[in-house]
Amino acid sequence: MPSTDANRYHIGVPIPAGADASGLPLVAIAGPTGSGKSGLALELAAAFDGEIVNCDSLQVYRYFDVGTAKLPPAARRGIPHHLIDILNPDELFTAGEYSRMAREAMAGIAGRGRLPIVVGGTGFYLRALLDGLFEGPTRDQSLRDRLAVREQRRSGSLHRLLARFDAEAARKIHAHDLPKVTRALEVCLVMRRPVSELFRSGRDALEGYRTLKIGLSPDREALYQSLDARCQQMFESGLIDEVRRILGMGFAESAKPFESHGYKQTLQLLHGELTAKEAVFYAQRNTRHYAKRQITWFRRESNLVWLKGFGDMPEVRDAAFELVGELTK
RNA sequence: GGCGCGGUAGCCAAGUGGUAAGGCAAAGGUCUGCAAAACCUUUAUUCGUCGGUUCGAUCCCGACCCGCGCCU
Repeated sequence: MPSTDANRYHIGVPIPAGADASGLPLVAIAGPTGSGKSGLALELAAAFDGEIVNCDSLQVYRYFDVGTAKLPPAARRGIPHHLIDILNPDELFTAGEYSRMAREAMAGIAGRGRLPIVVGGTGFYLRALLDGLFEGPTRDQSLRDRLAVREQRRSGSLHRLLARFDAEAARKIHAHDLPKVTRALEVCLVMRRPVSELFRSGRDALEGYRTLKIGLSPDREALYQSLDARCQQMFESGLIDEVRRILGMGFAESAKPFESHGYKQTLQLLHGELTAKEAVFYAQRNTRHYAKRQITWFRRESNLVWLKGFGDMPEVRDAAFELVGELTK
């Protein structure tokens, strides 16, 4: 990487040196929900001949539109959006599958000589895509079912079991964090080797691209206020009807996307477990919690250029254009 | 005016003559195949105010202030 790049500053942040100067340009836009990622991505795509690859774990689902703040097709300005509406609500999806599909989509875009722009708030998916995952087994539902029964009989037994197979993993994963304990155990059992050992053999990182990672960082107070307003707006303009419609299509309330903020509360509202006011209140609160967790996640993201403000602010837009301009020149 | 009840963190709230549970919110953090998930950490030198009793009071006593209710 030319050393000159490392010395340029944008809103006080140095441009990170890319990993592969000879690779194809790739842009990733991260940031908390409601920070203006989609809008900025659209502008960048329009200006730099790009196509968008969704990196949001819920926008992959069909019919979940208003509650996921999905950009309506009419607003996409003819720019191709990939990995949106690719699953039915009752289908399971994982970071591994996301990574494979996103890489495929990006290869297609680059093959057309266009710029792939990955956009979304699911940090785990972004990491799986860019840094890769370890070479582990996929989900084994029947094994997981058996483990769940065991845990139910004796609370804490899974973590103790993990300690026997992989003391290091057991130390790192809190005993109460059942999903992670389960996965670690699943890996140990299926591979007959400790997860920690498998982790050490590395991840299948993305290659062949020089990646520019942009993170949007609006003022916290302003973000929370705008999220509260957006959430309220969702309830007033179609969220409830959307949920009724999805249910009417025959999808069960146990479908994964119904667990997410907004949808969960709408279901409770429909059941009379919450008043309209409470539903909005809890949806807003969970959305704020989510935004906070996203901020925590992306703070750790390596080589990410933070732009202070919302994606629709002129300064942010200009800075992003300059960064992408340099990347693609 | 009298009587009763109550005043504990941003909010809800437990509590005991021996040095302030818990929940929510907030902040910080973790994350290698369900991640809008799951999980972890931190947060009252202080209990309306002022006195008194006591080795020691948030807890007992008195006065006052505030809120609610009832009575006149």
